[in-house]
Amino acid sequence: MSPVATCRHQSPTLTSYRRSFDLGGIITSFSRNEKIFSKGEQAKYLYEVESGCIRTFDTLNNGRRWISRFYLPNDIVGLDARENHVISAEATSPSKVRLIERAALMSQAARNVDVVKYLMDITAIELQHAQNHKLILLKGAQERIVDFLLELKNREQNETAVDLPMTRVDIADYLGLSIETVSRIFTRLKGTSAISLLTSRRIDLRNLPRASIA
Amino acid sequence: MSPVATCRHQSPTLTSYRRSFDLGGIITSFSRNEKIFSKGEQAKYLYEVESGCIRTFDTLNNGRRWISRFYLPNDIVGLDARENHVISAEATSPSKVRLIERAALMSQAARNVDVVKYLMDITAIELQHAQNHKLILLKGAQERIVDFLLELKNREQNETAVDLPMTRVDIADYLGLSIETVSRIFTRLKGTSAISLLTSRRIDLRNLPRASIA
DNA sequence: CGTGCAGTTGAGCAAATTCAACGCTTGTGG
DNA sequence: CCACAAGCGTTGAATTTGCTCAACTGCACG
Repeated sequence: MSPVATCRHQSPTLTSYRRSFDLGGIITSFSRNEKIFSKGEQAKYLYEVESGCIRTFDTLNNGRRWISRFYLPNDIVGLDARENHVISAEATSPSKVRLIERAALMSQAARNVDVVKYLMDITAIELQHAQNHKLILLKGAQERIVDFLLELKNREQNETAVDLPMTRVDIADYLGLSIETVSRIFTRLKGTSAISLLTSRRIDLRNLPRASIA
Repeated sequence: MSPVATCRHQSPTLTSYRRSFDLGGIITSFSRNEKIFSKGEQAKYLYEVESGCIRTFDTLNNGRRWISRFYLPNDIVGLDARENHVISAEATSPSKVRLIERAALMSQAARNVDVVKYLMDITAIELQHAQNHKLILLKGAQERIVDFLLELKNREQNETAVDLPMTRVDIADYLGLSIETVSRIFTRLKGTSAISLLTSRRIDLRNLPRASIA
């Protein structure tokens, strides 16, 4: 296919969902790189991120790791599981996570249609996110990174800079690029003043939208 | 990242779901390339494929079309929608489709937990499919096509050949490749006897699994 | 003060794209 | 019935993109 270099960013409006009822659950802390659940395990919980960042990932037969998605505060992890997890999850940075029992959730759904609607909706959002991610993977390297940064920025609306709660390796494995390419694109964007690196983990995006259109 | 050229196929066991209750709905016929629904429209139905093949797709700002997924008999189209469709759908070949009213479905779900479970499950399967598709997009061109062919073969288990109910352009837009590359890979696979083209739309896959491991 | 991890940069290379031309099939109208 | 156009598919040559391999820097932590 064509690295869709000229394609503008499509704002996906992947809003977080505000629910009107209580799902209960207990909060647990995880340190950087700590395992939350593993592929194959029985899926007992849904996990709501309170703070920090979670990555879900799988390891390919060639040993390469592939990151399915980063989950930020208010995101729900584990919707892709039916009986068992099909993917693993770890914290990319120190994180607090609310563990919600799936069984309790299902019985609550049996009594309250709002819960059904809620579950359907957040799963549909998860699905839309996956589709958006597929779309990103069709683009060229620079656009992947721009889209990624803008997606992060969407989460912290009124900030002009974003924190990257993950390493370059994580970003590479999420975007399907080599770390070298990720690094080079950052440098290139810096060169065109599209971004500026306050630190290697905090990036000012003031001029990025303009650059992404050019 | 690396086109994961050495990576073996991961059998995804994306089984179709057998439900034990009746969702009703009426069957409608669509001819090749006929529109089923468009992005932005209100999502009134879920669509169950009875025969033929449906593609869901979106058009990028650069005009290029991008196919999200092909739906074959027993697949359900439209699970990614909440209020409105976020994607368009067309028949890639003459198809029969069962239209299931979403509103009726929700009220049925309110009375029957099995329906809730069913909806959650088919949506989770849809999500797993999307993740599998993402994974395919990380691989090299030949592996994408091999995976695609094997995925089709999964649907017609006891056949040694599969029909392609879509054009090369469709395949290219689904796999994120150019049509030329798709064509070349077919030729290459033919050259190594991994496949043989009975017609350009019907392919014998007898030797493909072996080839995909090599 | 070394060791390891994260990140950056450079040179050569492999893969897939683009541009372009051409063959085959199918359907349509004279 | 034939001729021609249109769509689908294939093939070739040049180019671009991003990967691999490799070296090197800065930083944090023991």
